[in-house]
Amino acid sequence: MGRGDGRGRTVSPDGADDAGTRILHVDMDAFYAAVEVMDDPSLRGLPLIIGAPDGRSVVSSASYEARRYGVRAAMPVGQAMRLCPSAKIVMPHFDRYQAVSRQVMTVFESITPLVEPLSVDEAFLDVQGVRRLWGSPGQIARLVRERVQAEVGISCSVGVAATKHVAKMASTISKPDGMLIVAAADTLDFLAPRSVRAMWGVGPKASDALEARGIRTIGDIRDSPQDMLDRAVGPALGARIAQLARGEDARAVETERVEKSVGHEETFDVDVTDREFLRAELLRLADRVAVRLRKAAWECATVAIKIRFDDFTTLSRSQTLAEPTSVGQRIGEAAQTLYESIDRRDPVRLVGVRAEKLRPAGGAAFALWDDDEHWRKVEGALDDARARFGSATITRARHVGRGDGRGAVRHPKDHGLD
DNA sequence: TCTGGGGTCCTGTGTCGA
DNA sequence: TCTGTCGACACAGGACCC
Repeated sequence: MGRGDGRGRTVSPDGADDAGTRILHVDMDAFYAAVEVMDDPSLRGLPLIIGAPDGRSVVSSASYEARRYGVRAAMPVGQAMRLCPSAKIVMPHFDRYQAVSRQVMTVFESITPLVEPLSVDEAFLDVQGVRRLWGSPGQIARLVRERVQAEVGISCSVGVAATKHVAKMASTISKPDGMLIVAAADTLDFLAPRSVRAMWGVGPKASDALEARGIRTIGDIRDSPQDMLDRAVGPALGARIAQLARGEDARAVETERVEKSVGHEETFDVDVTDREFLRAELLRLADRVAVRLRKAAWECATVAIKIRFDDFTTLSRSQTLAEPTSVGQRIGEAAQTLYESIDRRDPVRLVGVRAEKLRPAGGAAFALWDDDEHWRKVEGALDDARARFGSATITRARHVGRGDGRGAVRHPKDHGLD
């Protein structure tokens, strides 16, 4: 495993044992701040707060110099400025972060095809199949770090482990600019002393509920009866954390993701009571949602709205449409109808519109399969479909699912072609 | 101190049809 | 015909992640 390096992080020495590992979790260090420094080197070494300086914004990212003052992501910018008055506030440039993220992902994909982006600044890599090409997982982790630094110009931290969960915990501990290898045989010793809060999926509420029962470390979770965990955090999370605490995590690195919803929301500079204005905002947000749906060739079957009042209470309403749609006007009208069902007249600070239950556009009759194995299983059904519709109508939709294995069977009528 | 915006997943409750 | 049960589904709210 690793050792403390005197800077509050834990790093593995050269040649550390990586037996039984295959998963890398790569996490960019203070990514937004690093991109801003790369684009404007005069910012190097300064405490940086990435966020809009207006009244209601929160910190998107902060440089490590600012973090020393207690500045954290998601903190109101005003509070961050009080903690670190010398910090420089930098407006975020999300398009630029996306572009740099693509560069980084390209580096990953040149090393292994099994890359699962988790967000703009982190990804899982499965390197089991490329060991003959690049070496052991520990050697590949070093290669990743060197190449991201050399080819993109920013630093990253890497966790190497047998499972996703442990790899992610390891990269967090190794930050910034470090790497930590947890050999499979060391997994339980690595997990046992760590706080329950360090586990993926355990936030403030769940950790409070666990700690109220004296469960403070991952080792405590392992030693606790399942029914106690279930009572504390519910059966689903209870079962999951029990497995993770035992080092069990069978999740594979998934190279593609299916989006399940698309939404936009907006917090106003000043709370709003004008209902006509709010109706117009819902329509505008619905239009933005619809544009994204059409770009991706999706329709939504359900429309949901979110209203947050001045006291921060938040209501949501949703409605399943008679017909799926990607038309902004239809989504907007549904959003307005949902809004009219809310009687409360208090000032509103946020409205949001979300499209849910997404499906391929034009697909009145379609079927989806998760992977190649299932795809092959339905070959018989496909033959039937070909006989009914003609072979030209049988499509295996691209970008519809994980890998290229999720397909759709449609009739040309559904595309208005018949 | 005063809480963004993009999402996913889980839980509880109510409804409806077999 | 009436009633109870159960599963599926829709909906609302909330926790969590980056």
